[in-house]
Amino acid sequence: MRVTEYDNSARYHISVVTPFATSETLVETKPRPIEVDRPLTGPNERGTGAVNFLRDAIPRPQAGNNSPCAACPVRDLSFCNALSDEELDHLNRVSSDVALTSGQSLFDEGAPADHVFNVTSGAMKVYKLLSDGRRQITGFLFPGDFLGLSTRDAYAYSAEAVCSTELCRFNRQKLENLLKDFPKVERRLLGIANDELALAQDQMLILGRKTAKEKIASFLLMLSKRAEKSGGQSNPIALPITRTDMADYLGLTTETVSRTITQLKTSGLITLMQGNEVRLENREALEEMAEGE
Amino acid sequence: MRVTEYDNSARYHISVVTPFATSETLVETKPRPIEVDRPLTGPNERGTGAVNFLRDAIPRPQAGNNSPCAACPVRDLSFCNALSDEELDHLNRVSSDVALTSGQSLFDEGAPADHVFNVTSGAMKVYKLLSDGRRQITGFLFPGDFLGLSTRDAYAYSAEAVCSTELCRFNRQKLENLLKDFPKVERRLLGIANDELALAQDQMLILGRKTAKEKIASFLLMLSKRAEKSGGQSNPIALPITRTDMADYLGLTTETVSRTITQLKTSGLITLMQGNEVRLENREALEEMAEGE
DNA sequence: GCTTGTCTTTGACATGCATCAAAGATAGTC
DNA sequence: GACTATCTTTGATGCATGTCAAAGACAAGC
Repeated sequence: MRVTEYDNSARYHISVVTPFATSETLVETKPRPIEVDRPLTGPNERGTGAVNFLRDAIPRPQAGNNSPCAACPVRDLSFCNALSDEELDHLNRVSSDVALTSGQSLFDEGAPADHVFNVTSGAMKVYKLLSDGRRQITGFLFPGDFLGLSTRDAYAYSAEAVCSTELCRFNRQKLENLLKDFPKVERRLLGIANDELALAQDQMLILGRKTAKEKIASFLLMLSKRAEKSGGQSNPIALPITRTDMADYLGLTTETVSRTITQLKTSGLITLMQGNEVRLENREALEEMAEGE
Repeated sequence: MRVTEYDNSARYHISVVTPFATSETLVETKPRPIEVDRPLTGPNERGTGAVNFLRDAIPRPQAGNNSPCAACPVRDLSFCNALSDEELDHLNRVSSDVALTSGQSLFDEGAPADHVFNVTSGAMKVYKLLSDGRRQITGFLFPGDFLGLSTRDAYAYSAEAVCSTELCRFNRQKLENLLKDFPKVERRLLGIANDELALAQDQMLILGRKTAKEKIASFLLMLSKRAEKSGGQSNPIALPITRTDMADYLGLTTETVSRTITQLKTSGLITLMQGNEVRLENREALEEMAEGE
């Protein structure tokens, strides 16, 4: 994990935003050096010419300064959008960058919760473990999603990158101090927490009462809706998540996930495509299946 | 459901606080009239002489006025404790009382979310349904717990009384307007939402990855910790919850819940007592069982 | 283009929990 | 105290999903 602290000089914070990493990074299991340091001034060479669908898709107020936050590609998706450009400057002072390769850990359950994070590109998974290794993934996080907030001093779960992922990091103490001056942000965070709570309740229904088929259908639809929400394509959907991770998210085994997906494929509801993409052939039928109708 | 709106005249808001209703109310399935209206002035006759362990157990700043909120028995457990007595007066103006009998519904999933609630006595369950009747209880709520907050305009779940239950009701719109003036409350609500989120994640681990035995052990310990937190006795614990509700909370059937409890009883880990109470005979062993060790 | 490691799929079999059924147990009512 | 309704317990059986095993499929690296 490489971390670059921002000083307060003007520079750009530019990320090549992809909802998921391209397929060749998905099987990456060993750390690979990723350049996250930025030149002190001038445009970032990696950003030039890159297609940034998020920035293209979502209108954003003109950035009034050069702070990395003002140019952040996920600003409109995350809690920071409660702030004006000027106020963002304050936020910027307590933020830094983190880049993770596929499979790399961000923090472990029980570690001191010194930072909170915002996903800017890629995808994260958060999970809890039992002592014998059983794992429950409690959520996948995509660009704009917030991570690490807690009332305790220790993280309540572990977080790991699903693919190459970049995050914006905030010192928790400093951020909390800032919040006192920006109740707008606090209100926004409350909204985010409530949305997450609603998702968690949906997930409980899935885990406790749905069959394998219903679980897989629900999961695919959830990914589709989520991609649409953040400006990506909702069909076909990117599926950078391994069978094992899907299983640990849905309370199943990899074998059952695989068999169930084969069933959906055979019955013509989905098609597995090149590059870990899945096309939903009959969304309505999937919706019905997901709700057990 | 009987509702009494407060006007702003001084009166008392006194509840007989019991963590759970006494056993004779537990099997109550038909509505029974419960007096919730208060006299406009003077002490509430039902409150006189009642033992209120919450008020006894938890120190509270001296109430400076006569608002019902200032005398609320769960004030220190709920979000309202972020406010001074004076500020509570504002809150009081948008609040009213609700009394439910066992099994009575407070609201259904999808209904307009016009109010939020605070449990003052008894216990609630919140749940989601599938179209064929399968049910997932996503949480039990006890005195001091908050209920109904949402970013949507419709409730995301249904809520029903587990036993005779009293709640404090707030008009959502008015409360939200008030929040703008009281960022302290917003911060408190954020903390509450985060705590609930942590609970939801624990529950996902239970639902997705634990065996029936581990689920039951986790549940009993959760009840014990929860009772302790709100000043009740942690052992033996009150268990006003039916096998069916436990099953729908843990993703099991009533039969499996019953068999598993019998197993725990047979192996000497717990004792079922008079009046729906359960004594944990070996908390450490239960903890280990709950964690799958 | 072969090797290697990981991920996915498929098959055979096992089992934890669900389902179906019915007999206690308990509390409320008359 | 008998009647009724609901809740709980127990038994017999079945099935959805887990477990174990091994053969593809795919991508990365040499």
